[in-house]
Amino acid sequence: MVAAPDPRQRAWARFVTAQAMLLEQIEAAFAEAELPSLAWYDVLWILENTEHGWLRMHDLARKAVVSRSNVTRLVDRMENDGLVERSDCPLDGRGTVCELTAKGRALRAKMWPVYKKQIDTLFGKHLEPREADLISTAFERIIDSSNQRKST
Amino acid sequence: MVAAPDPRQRAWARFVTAQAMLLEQIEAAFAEAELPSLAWYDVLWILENTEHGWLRMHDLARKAVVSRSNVTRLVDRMENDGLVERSDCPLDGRGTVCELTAKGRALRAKMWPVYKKQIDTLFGKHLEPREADLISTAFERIIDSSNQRKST
DNA sequence: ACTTTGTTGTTGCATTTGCAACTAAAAGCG
DNA sequence: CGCTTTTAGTTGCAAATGCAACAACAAAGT
Repeated sequence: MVAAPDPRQRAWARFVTAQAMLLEQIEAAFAEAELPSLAWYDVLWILENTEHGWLRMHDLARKAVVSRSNVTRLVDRMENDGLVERSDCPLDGRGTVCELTAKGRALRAKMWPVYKKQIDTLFGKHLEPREADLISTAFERIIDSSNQRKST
Repeated sequence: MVAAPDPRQRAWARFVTAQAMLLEQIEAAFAEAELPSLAWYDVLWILENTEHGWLRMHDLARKAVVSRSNVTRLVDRMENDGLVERSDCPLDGRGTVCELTAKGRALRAKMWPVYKKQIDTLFGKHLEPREADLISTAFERIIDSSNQRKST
């Protein structure tokens, strides 16, 4: 990698590279522990942190930042494993709601220590709390702006 | 998204979400301009910023942070489009070197303004130079540590 | 009411991607 | 030298992913 002249472009380049490298290692750690992929974890975590414990497919797709078709197959596989359950949305005849099962909850709890260990050693370890806060707020601005772009 | 208690874990969560959202929009911008994907850009950029203008497949894979098999097919497709050229490595009978062609160089130049515009509006715009520098150095530490892990 | 427009979720299809197995060649070692 | 082990690149196969098209329903406009 050659250093880009502009500090923001350099930050971008490292942002992308770092994430690719870390995700690779995190996936490897999950596989090593014979656990599902990060995509599954994300879905489980999103559902668990939802007010009513369920979410419509479309909202799940947006929160997980994947395409609708992808979330359909993702939920297909997870439902097949008994981690989530689909049911018709009572308020909207088109809708389908996806709900976490006890088994799904248990799997997420089992995956978290593995995930946490990777986050800590690969990422958190190299950041002062002050830096972590700065990164948090900066990326929050970026995410918010991106979300606004969508509603436009 | 629920705010994680630990600042580093929150930073991680936003790091992942932000990148997924931005990559999605960048890919959309390339597609809109009828240009290849970011993966191709990365390969072109890496080759262009190499001392001799070429790289061995294995090193290309490491720099682009993709699997060896993936880089094989990636280069297959790009070679098919005349953007790169393969040749045997003179120093190592197993090796293959991948070299950028003039056409590949031209394509990268054509893709850059599209990419730059997205980086600026989606990412750089929301960062002070000071913050960009902090992110650069922080992620550099993370990348270096990850690379060391590999050589161990 | 009814026609038009938009939204939701799923599917067919093509593309991308990784893992494991393989071949060929280098490197290490007695 | 021979023999084993490691490394480089490719391939078969399976899994994941996105786009475009579709059906079902909702919402909006007249």
